[in-house]
Amino acid sequence: MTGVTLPDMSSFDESDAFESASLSARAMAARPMPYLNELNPAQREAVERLDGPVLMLAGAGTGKTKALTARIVHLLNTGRAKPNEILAVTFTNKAAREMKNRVGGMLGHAVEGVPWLGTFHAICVKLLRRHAELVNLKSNFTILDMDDQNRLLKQLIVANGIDEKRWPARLLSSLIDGWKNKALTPQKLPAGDAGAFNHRGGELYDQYQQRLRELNAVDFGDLLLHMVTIFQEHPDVLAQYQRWFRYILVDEYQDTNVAQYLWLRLLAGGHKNICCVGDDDQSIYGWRGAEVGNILRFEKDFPGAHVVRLEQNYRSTPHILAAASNVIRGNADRLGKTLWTETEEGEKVRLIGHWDGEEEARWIGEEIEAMQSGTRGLRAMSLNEMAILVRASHQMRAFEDRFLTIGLPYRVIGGPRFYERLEIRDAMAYFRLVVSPEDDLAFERIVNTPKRGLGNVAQQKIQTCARSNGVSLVEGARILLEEKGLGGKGAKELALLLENLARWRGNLIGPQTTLPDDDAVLDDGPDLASPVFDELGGRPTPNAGVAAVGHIELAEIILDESGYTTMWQNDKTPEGPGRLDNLKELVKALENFDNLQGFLEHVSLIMDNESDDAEAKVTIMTLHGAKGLEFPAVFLPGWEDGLFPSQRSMDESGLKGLEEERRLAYVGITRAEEICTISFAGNRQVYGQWQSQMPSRFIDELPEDHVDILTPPGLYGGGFGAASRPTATALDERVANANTYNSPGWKRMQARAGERGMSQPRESKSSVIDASAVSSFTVGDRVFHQKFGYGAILKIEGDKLEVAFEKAGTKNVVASYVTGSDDIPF
DNA sequence: TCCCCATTTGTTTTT
DNA sequence: CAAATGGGGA
Repeated sequence: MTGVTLPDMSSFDESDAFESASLSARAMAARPMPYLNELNPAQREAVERLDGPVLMLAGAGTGKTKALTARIVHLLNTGRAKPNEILAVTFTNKAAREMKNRVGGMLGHAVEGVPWLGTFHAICVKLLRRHAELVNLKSNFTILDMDDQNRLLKQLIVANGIDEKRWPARLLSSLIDGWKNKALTPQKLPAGDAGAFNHRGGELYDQYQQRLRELNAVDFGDLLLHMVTIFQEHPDVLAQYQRWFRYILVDEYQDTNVAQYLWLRLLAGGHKNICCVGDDDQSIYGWRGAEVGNILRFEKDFPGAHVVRLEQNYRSTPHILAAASNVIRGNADRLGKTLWTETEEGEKVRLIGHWDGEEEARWIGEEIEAMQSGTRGLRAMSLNEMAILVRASHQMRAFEDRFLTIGLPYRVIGGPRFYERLEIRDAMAYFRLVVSPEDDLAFERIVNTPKRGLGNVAQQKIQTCARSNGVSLVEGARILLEEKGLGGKGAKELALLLENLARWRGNLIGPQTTLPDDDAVLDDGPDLASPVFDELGGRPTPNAGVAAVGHIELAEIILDESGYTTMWQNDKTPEGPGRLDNLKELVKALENFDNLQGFLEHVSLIMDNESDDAEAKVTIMTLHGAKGLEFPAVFLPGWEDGLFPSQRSMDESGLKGLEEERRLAYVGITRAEEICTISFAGNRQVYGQWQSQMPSRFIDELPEDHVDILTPPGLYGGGFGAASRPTATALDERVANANTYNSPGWKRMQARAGERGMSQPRESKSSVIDASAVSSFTVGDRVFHQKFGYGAILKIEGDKLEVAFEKAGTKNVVASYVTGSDDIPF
């Protein structure tokens, strides 16, 4: 069925399949190794100690990526491993991409690349496709995103007669994610956990896993969970991979969760050639199940582990480094590192307070423009060299608004993602359904989009029919039509849809839902490493010539014939045109793939949207998103208690949460190379309400000697008091108490906030009548309503009024929507 | 069945 | 203040 035959895994071990690679590896052994000379002693040690367990403790900016990359190159150059015998795990796809490029660059010649370099998830997909049957899945399983996951859970909750209001699907979904992060299958779930979610958690989890199996689908957590299960229950399979992956490298080890940890430990169990790189101070994914403990106990897990510390920082100025170090020392339980640098003094960290968030955005905008033109007295910087790092994505809007009005080019990373947009998800659902007709979730999503007269009732019928026949919804719909269980417009439209789906499917190229018998889809031929396909899944399709239409045309046809494009063309909301543009972009993105299947897989895993356009732009992103990146100039706005550190984090995880927030602060500061500007605002709009804000307790932890307090005219607030600076010991004490509310800076700010009357409720349209006014209504009052006009109150029930309108008749309205007619202006 | 608008809800962070 | 949801009217 497939044209290309590649060696499968079993032949791999002993085989000649990669003879050519092996030859070139040997040939490489003789090559000079100039990259070694560019490393400092610690880095060099981490690179050259190839065998046995190695833990590289690499502080921020100490060149860990360089070391990691050099290590891969060294493994290849010394002939120690062939490219495909190296397993390298990164945290993000972006990091994987970068490392691939750097390996190529360092080798100085074209290589086929390191095929097993990717995120845990990407690698697990490849593995799981091979062994899907061991966990009762088919190799062409679909990967659900969170939206699908939630909808599925919602269905289950409702089916179990649980009130979805009180027990929302989102909660269950996060519980299940948590369990999966800990590698807990429903069977292994401790009784305490199973009792969560109104005593039904374990049960629902079990049902959910079962349902996923029926749908031949997995969610994100399953990718790892299933592989761990497979490794645990099939020693032969595990042994095969232990032999295959002779060297293992792991980046961002501090962010691995239990499942990932188990996965690694199993794989490295044989040879123990594992090198983990991480920085406990940069562990910021605890909320996602990451266990800092993994890095802390590495030496116990791998006795005789060699620990290398990278402490020379090449990124930031001493001031920036000092600020970061002083903040992070407030955390207990650190492995402890002493970062040092030889770079020049540079600017102190700058701290500034503002009246409100708007002013903060305005000031930063001006500052960016000044820095861009060099009027700051510093070198002129490109916008590409500047970034604004926020705690939560909703903070981005203020900057977008401001930059839009002043025409400052910016790029948002990690905002609302392309593939999460409604129209893209709809389009993708069509594609999914064409690729796998059994994808019930996709079917549900698009049966009635665009409107086909198939509402709740009709859909219910399809569901019932499918269920009673034990088939997919598409098939169920077909049977339903056959049995004439549906009439009218809906029936006709449904028939047309099914017909279309079948026809589109006929035009599909590439491997379809039938299983590839020789694993050609999964294996890694050289092309997997080509730039176009470097993520995964986008493998050139064998026998591509068979089909009449290319997949790009097919996609266009699908969107066209389904009426989906038309639907948006007829849409009169302002978003319409933008949505059509997005659809065009989606089709364009297909160009990088050879078939729809590959594309769908890509999308399900690659959630970072790269937009590397030529124009220089300021980057706006979250602190989490900034990990691993660096910028000459960094702005850190919103350092206010409750926002950063986030109230929720502290409420939910207490001191642990606060410490994670502090690490986030550390990550933020250490992103800066030359200039780091921290700011806070005294007032901020939260949920549309004005709230007065306290400066972040982290501000009190900044070392005064390394901080410049900027005081532009009209500035409100201003950080710590100059005279009453806490000494280092006082600081230690405060930190130990984990309570900075007593610091001088704190009190000072509080006093200022009060005296300036910082919280000033603002009038808003919807509060023309507030709660007190509501009670002032009396039956018989004449009132005015925006839509219905004038009327008289017939009845009052709490805040609900029954009003007889003169033109619109009698309506029930909420009191806040009407005005007493006396209050009406003009 | 669909559309509109009133009402509720939510904001960390993401592979 | 949004976006998402849900109820009522056409």
